[in-house]
Amino acid sequence: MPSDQQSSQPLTASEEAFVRELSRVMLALPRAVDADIVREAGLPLSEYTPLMHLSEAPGRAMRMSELAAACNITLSGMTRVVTRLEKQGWVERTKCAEDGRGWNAALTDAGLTRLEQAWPEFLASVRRHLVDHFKGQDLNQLTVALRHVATSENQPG
Amino acid sequence: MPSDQQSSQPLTASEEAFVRELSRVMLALPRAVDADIVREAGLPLSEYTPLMHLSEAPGRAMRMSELAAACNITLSGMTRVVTRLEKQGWVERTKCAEDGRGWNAALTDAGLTRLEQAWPEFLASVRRHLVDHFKGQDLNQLTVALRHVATSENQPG
DNA sequence: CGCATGTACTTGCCCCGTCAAGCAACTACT
DNA sequence: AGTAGTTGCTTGACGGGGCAAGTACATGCG
Repeated sequence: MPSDQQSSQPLTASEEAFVRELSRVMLALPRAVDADIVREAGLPLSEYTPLMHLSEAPGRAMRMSELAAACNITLSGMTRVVTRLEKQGWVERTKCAEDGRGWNAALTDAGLTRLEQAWPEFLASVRRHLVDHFKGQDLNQLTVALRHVATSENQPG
Repeated sequence: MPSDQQSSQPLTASEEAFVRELSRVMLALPRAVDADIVREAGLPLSEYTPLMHLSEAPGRAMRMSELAAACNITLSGMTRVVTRLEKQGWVERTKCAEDGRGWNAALTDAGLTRLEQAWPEFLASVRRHLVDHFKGQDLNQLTVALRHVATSENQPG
């Protein structure tokens, strides 16, 4: 690989267009989906996402740090989200048995109900805004590429 | 198309994986690129982007609302960004000749220089984090899909 | 055992961007 | 021309999330 030489070449027209369109989507899509589920289900994406992950976890509970990682926000951000969720009664904090420093965020029955109410609108919104536009495409191939993107970002360059 | 029936079907496994991986990328990628150019060039993405658009505009100037639209943020958000840029001397506000209510944000020479300093790192970062992972893919097809996503988001549903 | 180092979470401070409201200037209608 | 309504931008209040520092517990090493 002719390393550095190559990274200072401008992007091709196709690459450029791709980058710009993706930038646009990265800003607009979350806002659109968030607006939909806030309007239709009264639950912002920032709260929907952790509820979803919790509902899939064994025992409907996860350590704070796991949950933060799953939702791709920092632990400190997750502290605040869980505080909000706890106030509304969707989640409870329980001390972690194996590690005195750790806490589990556990989904309550009320939280699960709330999630189930919001789920159809979330699904519809994601279909409408995103999935439907990728009909003829090889999603698996795309997903692999995205996975590489997501993992490469951990080591800054 | 069997419309509504379909939108309440759960996603297929491929769709689900795609949505989740994209969500991850949408959060992580901007942070990664931002961190890179802040570290290497001292310019956050939120300021790089408007400078870039201005540099490409005729006369290196754009109306506030155009610039906001180009950067996919609200006009009020752009007011604040431009205020920051102005303080640093990269941009000047000039009254719009044709419309007394309007203002142009104009890139200064210093701003252009600043942008040119940051550009290589931006380019390298975008290549490293994003473009390089899409080597064998049909970017044009992808870009078209993304464009549909971006435009569909304007009409909420 | 006792101290140094490391890890899990929380909190304070701050940046960024949104929304709603306000102001100025343009447009249309009479 | 005068007034009503609209548009372009700014401002105030606010929420979300990041980073760095603080706290509480855990672990390793003398």
